[in-house]
Amino acid sequence: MFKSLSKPKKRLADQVYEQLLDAIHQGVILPNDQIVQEKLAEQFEISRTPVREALLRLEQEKIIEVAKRGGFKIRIISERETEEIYRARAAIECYAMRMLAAQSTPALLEQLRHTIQQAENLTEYSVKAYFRANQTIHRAFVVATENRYLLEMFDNTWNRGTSFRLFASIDAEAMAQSLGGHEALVDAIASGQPELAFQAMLEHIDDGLHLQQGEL
Amino acid sequence: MFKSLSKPKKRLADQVYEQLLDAIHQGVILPNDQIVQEKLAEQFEISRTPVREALLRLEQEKIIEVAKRGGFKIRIISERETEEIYRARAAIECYAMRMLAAQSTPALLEQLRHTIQQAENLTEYSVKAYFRANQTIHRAFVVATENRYLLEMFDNTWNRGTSFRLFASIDAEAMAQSLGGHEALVDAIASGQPELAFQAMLEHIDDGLHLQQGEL
DNA sequence: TTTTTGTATACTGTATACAGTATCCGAATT
DNA sequence: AATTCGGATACTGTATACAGTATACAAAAA
Repeated sequence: MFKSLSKPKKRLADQVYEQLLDAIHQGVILPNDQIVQEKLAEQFEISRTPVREALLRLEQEKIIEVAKRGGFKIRIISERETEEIYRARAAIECYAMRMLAAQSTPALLEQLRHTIQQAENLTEYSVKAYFRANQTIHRAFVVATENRYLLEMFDNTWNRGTSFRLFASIDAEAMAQSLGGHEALVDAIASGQPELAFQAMLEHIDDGLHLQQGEL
Repeated sequence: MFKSLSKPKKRLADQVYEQLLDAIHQGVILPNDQIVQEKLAEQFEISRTPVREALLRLEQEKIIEVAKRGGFKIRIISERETEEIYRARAAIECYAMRMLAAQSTPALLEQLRHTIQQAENLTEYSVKAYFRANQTIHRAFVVATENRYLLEMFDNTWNRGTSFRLFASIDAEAMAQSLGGHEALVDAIASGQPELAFQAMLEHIDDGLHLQQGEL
């Protein structure tokens, strides 16, 4: 009869967290920008407390770090670290592939193919758009395992590699080619052979790393 | 000449976090216990703010959750979830095994064997002691990869589901036997065959799951 | 010029205050 | 006896206040 009046009951801190993460991903906040609690609080028109809680979380996730004058700034990821991230990704995503190959069903394959086609249909040709599509597709594999821990690790890992997604100057053609390689992953799952599926994803991820490192 | 006076510069929130996590692992705080900010603040003899920050982090890590009267309580993990945790562990630790097998050196093997022997040499024969030894050993494999992201995922995963409480009902003999199986993992690494190392760890972890589920 | 030193400034971290909301409980009602 | 209802209670979430510390900068000393 009546509309529910109960609020989504979301903490301000969580909303701030999401907005800040987005701002970092979108390049609204840049490395070397000084991130200050009071400044943000003013912009959000709230007190410092929830802002602080959001920043604390971002710091804990190693996305930002304490800066010179006390404030925070975006943490820059070294090349060495980027490689570590890619290995972590491999651990998660390749294992997911194994799981999927071991319990492959036509419905699963269909769904994955659908997601891929949907995501590959870019409306805009930018590095940003490429990353978004790529992430959507890769995430779909992990989602399909129905394992919330794997998914959480996936999200955490992907949220971190932020700096490079903005500055990477990837050749458009190479980008499109890499994006097109995802169907083959589904084929690997369809084979029903875990080790084959594993290897397919491993090579795909390594390709991505090389792509980013400009070692075409 | 003089002793440094600079404090370890640790936030109270972090110290509270550590102590609470420990209390949960040790069974000092039990499920259904009501966890209240003000109560804790009083016990720690600090204000509510840092306590709140620590609780927020524990909640974010899904270790605690909001309880009835507003406070928090330990989150209980379903059997389904336990399995998911074990799959997540497998993803991390089995991949680590692969990496180690691919770059195995005598020094590495030596170090792992040393850690294992050290840890197996229990000073106390309790479930808690077995649990700790087991964790130390498994962690050593991940540490050896020198990948901080893998290690972080390992720690997060273990902090959550693998509270010793879950092992409370496990037969001591079975546990001792499981503890002895770790040398074989090093042998698998020594073989230099990634897939073999992978499989060895996978089976070992699955054994652990069955042990915990009482399906001996 | 370079180095030292004092002081202002920009921040954080912690404490405290306050308002709001879900739960509980006991008395009133059926 | 079961249900409803009002108020007390137990908490949280957010705002504010305050003290402390690292940096920056300008003036003094070398």
